[in-house]
Amino acid sequence: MRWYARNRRTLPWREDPSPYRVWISEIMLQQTQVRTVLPYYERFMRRFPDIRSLASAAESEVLAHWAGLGYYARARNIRRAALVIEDRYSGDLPQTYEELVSLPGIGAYTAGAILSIAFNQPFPVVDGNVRRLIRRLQGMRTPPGEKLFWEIAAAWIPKGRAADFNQAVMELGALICTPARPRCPSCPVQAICEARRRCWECSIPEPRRRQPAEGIGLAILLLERNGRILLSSTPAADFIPGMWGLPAIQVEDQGSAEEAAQDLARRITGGSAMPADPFMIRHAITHRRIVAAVFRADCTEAPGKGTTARGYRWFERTDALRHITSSLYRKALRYRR
DNA sequence: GAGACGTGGAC
DNA sequence: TGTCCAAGTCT
Repeated sequence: MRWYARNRRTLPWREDPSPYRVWISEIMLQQTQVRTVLPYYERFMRRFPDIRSLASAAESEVLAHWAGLGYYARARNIRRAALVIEDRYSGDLPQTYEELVSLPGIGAYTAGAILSIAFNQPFPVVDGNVRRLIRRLQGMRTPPGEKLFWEIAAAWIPKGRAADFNQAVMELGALICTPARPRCPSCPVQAICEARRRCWECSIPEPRRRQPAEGIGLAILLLERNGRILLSSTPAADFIPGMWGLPAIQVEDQGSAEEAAQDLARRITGGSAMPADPFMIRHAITHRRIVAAVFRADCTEAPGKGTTARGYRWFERTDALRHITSSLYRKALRYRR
């Protein structure tokens, strides 16, 4: 709570936490980051400053003020809820859990948020931040059932401090106990954090295990003629970006890079250059480890007229560098000579 | 408890 | 560049 008092962000719904303003902010904040919500919230509040203005507005106009925020059922629901509030609760947000969750768009989280933040009632909130914080503080490597989260969050609430406490926990999750690279050295509760103690802060939640990379063999040609470099516009594989690249071909699993390179060179130049003596480079492109053999050859005697195959062009080195967008080929060029 | 629902930011 | 994730709810 002391940390929160010093580090809380100044937010419009915090400066004036009326039930209506808290309600709208909580709906907008569902699965949406604070920074994204801010401009929408200000604009929405200017147009719909209270429940009555919202209830009497056309759905299309409410949606227009939501355009770009996503999850548009939220906008339709708050308007429907406003209508219910107008004729069932005489225009005031109800103050019991049962009544709140019965309103469209309000679930367990939002009901708890309204009751605690706007009315300071001791109801827990469990969002992504709270789940992460509970799991880390308690050292839970495997996620517990949803029920346990709610029980712990409820047990944590200090008497009479629900409003600030719930926001403090979420603020801590948003600013310090972040999903990736938590800022443990700045954390006010690091001393009582089980994950911190056991160095599990990076394994809770379980790091995304990436699918094993596929190994790929490539033969690349580095053909030069009078200081120019031969580039190809036919990609060697669909995962290599860019329009232009070095001439290259994929080497089959048991195939020989040497043969592949010479086949390719024959097709391009009609046999005037025989590349040999490759050097190897390694490169990674999403889920693929590429091992490439780069074959050099000088085409000092110009290949016969028209023998350079279609889709290939000679470029000055600086032009070539400008046209090549894949760092795989840039890597190959760096080792020239 | 899955799966749909949107969009933008971070890595 | 591909994924994950964000102050969740509803079916």
